Amino acid sequence: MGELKQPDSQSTGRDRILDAAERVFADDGFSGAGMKAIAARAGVAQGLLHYHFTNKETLYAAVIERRSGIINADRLARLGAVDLTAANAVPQILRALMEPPLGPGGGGRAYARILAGLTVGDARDAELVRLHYDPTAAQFIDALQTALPHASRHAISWGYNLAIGTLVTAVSQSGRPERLANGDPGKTRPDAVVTTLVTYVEGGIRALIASEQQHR
Amino acid sequence: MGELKQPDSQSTGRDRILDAAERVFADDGFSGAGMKAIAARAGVAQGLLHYHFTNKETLYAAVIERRSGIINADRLARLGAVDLTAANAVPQILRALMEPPLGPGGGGRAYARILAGLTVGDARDAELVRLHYDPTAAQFIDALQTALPHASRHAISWGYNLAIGTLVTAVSQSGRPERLANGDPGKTRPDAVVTTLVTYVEGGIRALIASEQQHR
DNA sequence: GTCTATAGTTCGATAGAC
DNA sequence: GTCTATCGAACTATAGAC
Repeated sequence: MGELKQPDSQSTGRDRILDAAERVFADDGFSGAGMKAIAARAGVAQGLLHYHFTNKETLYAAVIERRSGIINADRLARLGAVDLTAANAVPQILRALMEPPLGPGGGGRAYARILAGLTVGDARDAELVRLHYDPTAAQFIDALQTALPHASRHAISWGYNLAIGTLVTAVSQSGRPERLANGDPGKTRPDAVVTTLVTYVEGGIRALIASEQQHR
Repeated sequence: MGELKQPDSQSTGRDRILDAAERVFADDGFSGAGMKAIAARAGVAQGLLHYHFTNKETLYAAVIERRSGIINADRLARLGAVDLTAANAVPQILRALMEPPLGPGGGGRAYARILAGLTVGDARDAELVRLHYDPTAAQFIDALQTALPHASRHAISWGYNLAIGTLVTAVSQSGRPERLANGDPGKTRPDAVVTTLVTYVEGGIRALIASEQQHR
C-alpha cells in the first residue's frame, strides 16, 4: 500500500485525476478550481471525475488523503529513528516533521499550497486536518514532551502548532524574504530552508518553555 | 483620515458594502464569495456593488486597502514609540507588529482570516501584500536591524517573515492547540496569545542569529 | 471504465428606470 | 446613489450510449 505513480505518468484514470486535481486545487483553491479544468488537465472526460469520486468535495478529500498518507508515513518512520534521549533530539524531531512535505513524495509546491490553505482554512479544511493530520500530530507532541520533560503540555502543543504555521508560511511565501532583504537572490537551497526553519522553531519552543518556568 | 464606522452600523452604502464584503470574503475566500451574498449581507442591491467598485477583484482590493491602512498606521505609531536601544526593544517591536491586527480596528477574526489567506495565497494575493504590506514591513525590518546590529540582513528578513507566518496561523488555528493538548480549554486570553507569540518569535529570531554567528 | 450531451443552477456583470 | 430585471457564461452533477 501507499505506492504512488509519478505525476502525469501513464497511469490509470483514477491516479491521473488525482494528480491533475492536486495541481488545480493548489493553483485555484477549492472554490476556484473547476471540475472542467481538472478533467482537461487529466486528459479525461468530466463525467469520469464523478464516476470515481462522486463529487468535488470527495475528490478534494481524496487528494488530501493520498498525500497526507504518504507524508505522515514518512514522518513517523523518521520519528521512529530518533533517539528521544539524545541532546539534539528536538531538532531531529523537527526535521522528521518538516522534511517529508518539502522533499520528494511531498507533492512539491503544489501540495504545499494546498496544505497551507488547509492550515488557515475554514471549517471543512479544519475537519480534514483533524482527520488526516491530528493523529500524527499527537505522536510528534508526545515525542517533544519526552525530549523536553520539564515543559508543560500547554507549551508543547503551542510550540507544535506554531511550528506548523512556520512551515506552511515558509513554503507559501517563497521569494518574499529575499525581496524584503533587498536583493540577496536565491542562494537559499532547499535543505538550507529546512535548517533555517528548524533553528527558528527550536528557538521559539525553548523560549516558550523558559518563559513559562520563569513565571512559575 | 482613516476613521472607520462600526461594522453593520448606519453608514453610507459604500462602507456597508465593505463591511459585508470583509465578512463574506473571510468566510468563503475570494473565489467562494459571491457578489450576491455580499449584497444580501450589506442589505443593498447587487448592482450597487458594481457601481461603487466596478467588479469583484476591485472590491476585494478595497477591503484589503481599507483594513491594511488602519492596521499599518497603528503599527507604525506604536513602532515610533519604541526605544530601539532599550534592552527589550525586540519584544516591543514585535508587539507593535502583532497587536494591531488582533486588537480593535484590526477587523477581528474576519479580517484575520483574509490576512491569512493573503499570506499563503496566489499571485493576486502576493501582489496585494507587496502593495499594502511591504512598505510597513521594510520599516519593521529596519527597526529590528537597529535593535539587533550584529544580525545579518538575511537573518532579520527571514525572522520577520517567519514572525508573520506565526501570527497568521496562530489566529487561524484557534482551538487546535487546546484540542491537541487534550482538553485544557480556553484559558487563553487574547493578550496572553500575543505574549505567547512574541516570546516564540523572539526566541526563534535570536536562535537564527546565534546559529549564523556560530557558523561564521 | 470512459465517453458525449445536457439538465439545472449560480455566477459576475450590465442596462435602464427612478 | 440605489433599485429591478436580465443576459450570457461558467459551474456541478446526472443520464445514457458504448
